[in-house]
Amino acid sequence: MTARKILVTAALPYANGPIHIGHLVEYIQTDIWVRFQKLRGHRCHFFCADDTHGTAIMISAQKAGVSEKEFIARVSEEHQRDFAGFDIEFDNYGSTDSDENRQLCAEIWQGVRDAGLVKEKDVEQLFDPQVGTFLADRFVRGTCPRCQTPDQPGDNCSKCGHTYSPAELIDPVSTLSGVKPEVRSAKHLFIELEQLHGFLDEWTQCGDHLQTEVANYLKGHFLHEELRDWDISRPAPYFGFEIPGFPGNYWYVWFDAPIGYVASTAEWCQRNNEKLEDWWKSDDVEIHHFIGKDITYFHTLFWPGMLKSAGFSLPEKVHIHGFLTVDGEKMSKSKGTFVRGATYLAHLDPSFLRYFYASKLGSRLDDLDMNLDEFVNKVNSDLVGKVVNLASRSAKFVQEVGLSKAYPDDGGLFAHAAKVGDEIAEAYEACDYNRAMRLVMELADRANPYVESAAPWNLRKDADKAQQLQDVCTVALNLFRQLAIYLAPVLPRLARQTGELLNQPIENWDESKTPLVGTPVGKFQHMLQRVQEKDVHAMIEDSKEEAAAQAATDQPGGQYNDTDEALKAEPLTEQCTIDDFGKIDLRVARVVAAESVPEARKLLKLTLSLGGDERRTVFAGIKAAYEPEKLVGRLVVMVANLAPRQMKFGLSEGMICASGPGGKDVFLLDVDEGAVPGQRVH
RNA sequence: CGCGGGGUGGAGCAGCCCGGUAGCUCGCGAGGCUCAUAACCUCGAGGUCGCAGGUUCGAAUCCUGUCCCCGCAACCA
Repeated sequence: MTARKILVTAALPYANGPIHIGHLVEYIQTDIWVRFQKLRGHRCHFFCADDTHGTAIMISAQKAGVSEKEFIARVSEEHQRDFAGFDIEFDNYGSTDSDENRQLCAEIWQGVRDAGLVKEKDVEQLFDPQVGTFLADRFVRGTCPRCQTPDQPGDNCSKCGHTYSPAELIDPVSTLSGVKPEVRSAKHLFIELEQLHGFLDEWTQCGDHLQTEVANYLKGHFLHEELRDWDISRPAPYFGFEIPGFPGNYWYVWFDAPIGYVASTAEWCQRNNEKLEDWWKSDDVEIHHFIGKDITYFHTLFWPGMLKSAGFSLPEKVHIHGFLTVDGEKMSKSKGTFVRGATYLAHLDPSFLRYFYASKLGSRLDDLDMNLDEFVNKVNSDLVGKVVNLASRSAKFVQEVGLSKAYPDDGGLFAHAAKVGDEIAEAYEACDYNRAMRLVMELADRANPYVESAAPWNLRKDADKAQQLQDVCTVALNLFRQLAIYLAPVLPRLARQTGELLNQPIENWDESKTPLVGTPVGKFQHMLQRVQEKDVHAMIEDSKEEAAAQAATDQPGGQYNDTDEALKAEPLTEQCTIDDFGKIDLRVARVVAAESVPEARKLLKLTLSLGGDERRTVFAGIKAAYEPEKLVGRLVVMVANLAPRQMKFGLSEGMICASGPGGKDVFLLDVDEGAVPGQRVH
């Protein structure tokens, strides 16, 4: 096999917050691919960097009370620590705020200008006079100009779907300061992407550069009509690079971000005496980008356009993946499923997440669901129960004698697994990791019965069968080693431990084709600890606390941007007297039982205790918002003197207090600690 | 009619492109083993492949319609 030259990138994480398990889908996916290619003997390098520019970072730095430079330096350190913790190994990790990047931006910019793609236009944009900055779309909210729905984002209406520019919003409000932004006009620079339409048609639709669904998406969304000009300049103040020859204006963050891939490569080249042209302007290099589906547009239209115009190599393939959901839903801070990398590492082994993702990832952009029960289950039974178990049930029998001098007859197991290795390699190459993992586990499922029937634990009882015992363990350990090699891209630690156990480091994929014989065997020690369910729970709880703490520190700025939506939906009622209020007997009550009413769409049947023997049955319309089990034990506020009402499913003897429009958005009233059931609410 | 993906035994998925009476992992039940991190092995139960039509000798697989779920909708992987 001739060694390929492969350059791989993962999307640059924005230096505005910590790495979480959603990000890690991408970095783990990419790292596995890179490790696989390296193991296959190719010249493969993995480059990444922090994406450091833009308004959001300016704002965050201001909030943190430090300079942008200092802010991004801190975040970068944190990011790199997290990545290292998950065994994600970059050949270089840079920053888009580097000199290399500035130079490369200028070079590519020149290329784009020379190609005649740049033009100047006036743009009306909203400006926040209090904060002193122009506002990106997502920092503006207001009333939809078409359907009049209040509190809509700056780019399109979530109610009627109408798209507009922020300046068209009725009563716009800056989400940064809460003030009404001004409309200001400024000159912006645009890239006329339409000039590259023919090229992009060709590039996206032919040659397997993209997954088919992505190619279709681009065709249906953008390429079927004239491509819009791309606004790539931002007026000061902006944290980024000032555009040469256009003082007071900066490249939009999405112009300089992907160039960060090249800049990061440049840093590596300098350290390793390589030429940048050999990696970015050479036909014999394959460039592979791994990204999430949200940034498809930038990487499949703008980026190839920029590269093409400036004479750089085009990507061989852009691999696009879906998002992470946890237990079937979007990651949620309040549910504790928005787990930061660092929080994960405080509780769980990174190998587990790497394996779990690998076992779920395919080559398409489906979302990946992390069901927490499945996570525990799968990792324990596959990795500990099947794979590592092979070593742990055989290694100690041959600690003194090592592996046999010649590889014994194993009924074709090793040869079969060696052959399947080709299929596994194909699956890795195609990013079909779940298939690769399935194949590996099938092999493990063949190996364990072998050990079972050979019963080394019986052989060792008979001194005459010493050779047979050694042979059986030689087979078991070789089958184990094959698996460790196949899993090495996913589980580098396991590969290293296997190398140590058998005194032969794992360095190349093809080592799976030849059995290891005659080497000493080290003392076996556990390679992986099982996942405990309680650790997963602790991680989720920690995440909830972090989210709550974060929310608390976000508040003190005095920037509460509560909307008046709720108030408009349900206007204030007429005044009442204290006597009127006194008629309503609100009490603290404890939920002592809760069950779903199967025939009812919205109802939960709750049994509330007012202390002592006082019990009330209440039917509450909160089925969509609360799980009955989770309500048991908590304190709620109830209307205790409401006339009982006969309902279809039984007698309801009160009401519990909650706010919200209904459906999933129902929020029960809580009482502070110290309250006890039966107390009246005044 | 915005776009895309999906609905297959309790859970997660493969199979669908290239039609021929359904497969994997986990879970569950029974038994076995005791070397191994309550790990391992054997056997078994469990599915009208969302629904309705159509094409065909024959459809999970092709076509049409329909219901439901999820994601995305240019600066959050």
